[in-house]
Amino acid sequence: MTASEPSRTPLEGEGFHEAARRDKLRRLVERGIDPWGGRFDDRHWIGDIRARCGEVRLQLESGQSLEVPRPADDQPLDVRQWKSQQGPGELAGPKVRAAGRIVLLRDKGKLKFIDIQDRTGRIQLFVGKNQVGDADFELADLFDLGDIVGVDGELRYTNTGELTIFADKLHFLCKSLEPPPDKHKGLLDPEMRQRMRYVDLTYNEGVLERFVKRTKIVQSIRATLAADQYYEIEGPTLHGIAGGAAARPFTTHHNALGLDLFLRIALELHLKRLLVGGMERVYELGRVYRNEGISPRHNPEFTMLEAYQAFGNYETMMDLTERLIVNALAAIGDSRRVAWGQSEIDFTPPFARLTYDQAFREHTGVDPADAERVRALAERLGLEPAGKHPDVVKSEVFEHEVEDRLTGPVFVIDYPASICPLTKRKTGQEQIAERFELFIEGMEIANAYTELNDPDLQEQLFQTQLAGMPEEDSMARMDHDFLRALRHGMPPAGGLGVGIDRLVMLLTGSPSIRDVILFPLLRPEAEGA
RNA sequence: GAGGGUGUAGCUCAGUCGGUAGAGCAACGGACUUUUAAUCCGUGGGUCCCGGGUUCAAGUCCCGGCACCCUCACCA
Repeated sequence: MTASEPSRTPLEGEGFHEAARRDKLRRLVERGIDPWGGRFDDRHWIGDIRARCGEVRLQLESGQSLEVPRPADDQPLDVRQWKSQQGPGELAGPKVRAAGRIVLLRDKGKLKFIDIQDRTGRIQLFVGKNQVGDADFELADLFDLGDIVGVDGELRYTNTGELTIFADKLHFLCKSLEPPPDKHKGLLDPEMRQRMRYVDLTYNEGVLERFVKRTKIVQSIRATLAADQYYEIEGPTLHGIAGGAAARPFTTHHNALGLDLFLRIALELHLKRLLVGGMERVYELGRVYRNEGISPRHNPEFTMLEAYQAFGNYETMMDLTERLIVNALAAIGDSRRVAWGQSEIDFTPPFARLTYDQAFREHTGVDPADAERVRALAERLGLEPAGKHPDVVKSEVFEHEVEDRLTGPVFVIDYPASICPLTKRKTGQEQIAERFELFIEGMEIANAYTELNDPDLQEQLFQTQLAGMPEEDSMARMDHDFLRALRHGMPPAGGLGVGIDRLVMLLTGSPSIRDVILFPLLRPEAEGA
């Protein structure tokens, strides 16, 4: 808690829901119980309990079950022998210990049914006054939805066939002072789901599962790169010159050095310095910051993978891209097909490959080599091509007319060289750059080059780029140290960038980038909210 | 930045033609030892996003603002 955090006294500023919970908090303390709990060892995870009873059916909404993790302090739980001879409510089951948040509570006289939830699933507790004794039953009277409790008990089935922990002993682990959302609909307001992601994760079905998939995807990417002998590095996020991409940076300032700085917009230029330094295969998987608009596909900070491989080229990186995606998919399930809106994405490799000019012709019906007809098309689309380089006009038409229609997955390869300032030209075809972009469902997922390592050509291309830049982007400057690095000699290399958030969107069937970013940027909450 | 939509109880949502602010869940009190969105009886709970205006009267109509969602632009 920081000093700016809103503070509330128990007597004012709270609703009646919180007042009722604070009253129970007081009564817990009176009973000598710490309402904030403490260490609770040797518990079983609920999903593990269910798995060993053949009941991993809580993660059923996606048709897939999550891998059930086991705690390090796992206790053996042998249900085979027990289950074969038990009828409903008869023989005593194995002893289990579980902990979780209370998500449903049913009072029935001297009986309570309590559903608790941990990160692996939900299970019902049976709390009978005669079974747990008066003290624990009175303790259970002070339970609210949202509290976190632990239980020791016997695992058995109820008369209605529900796998249930029949409590012997209850443990209070944490009081919740805020009322939870609707117990079945959850929290639906998209704004509040983003502001209170903790509530979204706890009470909305599929949210935790989606973010767990994100961590598995990221783990898988690291594993794939490690298997290819890549080194993971951490470059600087504070840049004196925000280079490596065409985007407006955030500005900041270092007080002691009296230095204006930018948050990085790309990882590229420092990774290439490391190729010069002999690291040969390097990547960074990290956050970049772009001071641009917000949309269902854009967040001002997002996660990017950039990987560089000495002695490779863009085809090396195309193969790598395919493996990264196929392995990530395997890490979250065994299907090559993912539902996307009304349709389905088929990730079965190899992905289609199409040259830039082929894609252009196919989706516009215009010959990309016919600059006049391309310009006429741009006019019809309202793109104002007057005074622009023919390749820039072609590129704008491509973005406007072609990208949306590339459902893919499809690698678009061989771009016009003049729009690729960091890319090596094709031998003998100086107007073509060895670049590909991977498009899926109209989104650009990956962008890769055979990296330009000619320092003189690089300097010349930077200069051309800077000359064409509008005033507002004039903070972009020549990165002389990067050029000096190139002059020391960067091995020929392939380089790849992957938008991790967008990849996670596609692999999890999430239509908005805010569904796969835990805390997307929002305006501050209104005063008094 | 432009256009469209939404904003009512803790949550999910109704609210007619401008005429006393509603429901379900949650909360509070009570009954119930195998419930499953438990059920039953009872009670409390509102800055109708904010600020103006019109009107005898505004959740409702008008103007301005704020936040979020969607589309577009910048961008990946």
